[in-house]
Amino acid sequence: MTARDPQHDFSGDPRLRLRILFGPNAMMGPGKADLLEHIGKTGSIAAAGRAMGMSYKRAWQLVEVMNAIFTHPLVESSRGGRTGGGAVLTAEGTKVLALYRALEARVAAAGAAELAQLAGLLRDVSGGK
Amino acid sequence: MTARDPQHDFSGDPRLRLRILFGPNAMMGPGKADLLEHIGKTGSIAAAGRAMGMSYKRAWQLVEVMNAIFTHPLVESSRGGRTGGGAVLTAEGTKVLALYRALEARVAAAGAAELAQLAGLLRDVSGGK
DNA sequence: CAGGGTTATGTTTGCGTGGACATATCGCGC
DNA sequence: GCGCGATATGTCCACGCAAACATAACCCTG
Repeated sequence: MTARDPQHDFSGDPRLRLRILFGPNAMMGPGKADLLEHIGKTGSIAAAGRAMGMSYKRAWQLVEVMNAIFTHPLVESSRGGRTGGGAVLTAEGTKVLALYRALEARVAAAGAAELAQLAGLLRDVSGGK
Repeated sequence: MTARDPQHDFSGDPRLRLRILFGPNAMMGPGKADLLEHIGKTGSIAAAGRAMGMSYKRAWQLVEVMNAIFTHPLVESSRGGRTGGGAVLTAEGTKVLALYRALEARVAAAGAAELAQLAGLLRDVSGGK
C-alpha cells in the first residue's frame, strides 16, 4: 500500500539526492523543496501535506523552519475566510524554489558521467520485481 | 569537546551534501566515502572508526553494506597476523572512492552559482557564537 | 450564531537507529 | 600456548524524532 511517491521510488537508475547545509538546524533538501512546490500548486499547507502523505503538523513545521531561515518568509498564510484559509508562495519562496530546482538540474547534469560509472559497478540486485 | 570534524562543521559558506540512491537500503553518502578514505589511509577498519569518532561496529557495518552493494568488495579484511589484522581498499574500492570524490567536486563546481544566490537570501543567523 | 475548512500549537506515544557492552575468532610472535 | 590487536557478531537499552491525537483560533457563509 505504501504510496509510490517519486521521492522514495527507487525504480530506475541511481538518483542523486542533494541537501544544502546552511548551518546547524538550517538545511534544505528535496522534502522542503517539494513542499514549497505543492503549496504553490494547491494554495494550502494542509493540501500540500495531504498530497505528500505528510501530516499537517509536519508540513507546517517545515514551513516554519524555512520562513525562519531566510530573510523574508517563503510562504505566507492566512486563517479563516470563505475557504477557511490558505497559504501562498511569496516572491522569495518562488525564487528559492526555482534556485533549488536549477541547482538540482545542474548537479544532475554535471554528475551524470560519474553516476553512470558508479552504476556500472553495482551488483545487479534484480530483486526489485 | 565535540570534535570539529569537517563533516559537521558548519562554519563558513553553505555546503552541498550529496547522497547517491542506488535503491532501497542501498545508498552512499559522505559517511561511507570518508570511511573508505580513512580505511585506505590507516589500513584498518578499527583505526578508521576511531579517527571518525565512530564505533568499530558501525564502521564495520558500513563496510559490510558497501561490499554487498557492489559487484566486487570495496574493502578486503584479514584477521590475525603480527598486526592483529587489517583492512585495505581493493581496486574497486579505490575506484569508487575516486568516482565519489570526482562527483563531489563536479557537483560543487556546477552548483556554486545557485548556492551563492541562495546564500544571499539567507537570514544572517550570527547566533553561532 | 453555528458550522466548515484551514492555520497554529501542545501533549503523548511509538518505534527505529545507534551506542554501549559483551564475546568469539583469527594468526603471528614470544 | 598465551597474549596482543584486529576482525566479526550478538544483545540490550536509551534517546530522538516523528506520528498520532487533541485543541484552539480565525474568518467568512448561510
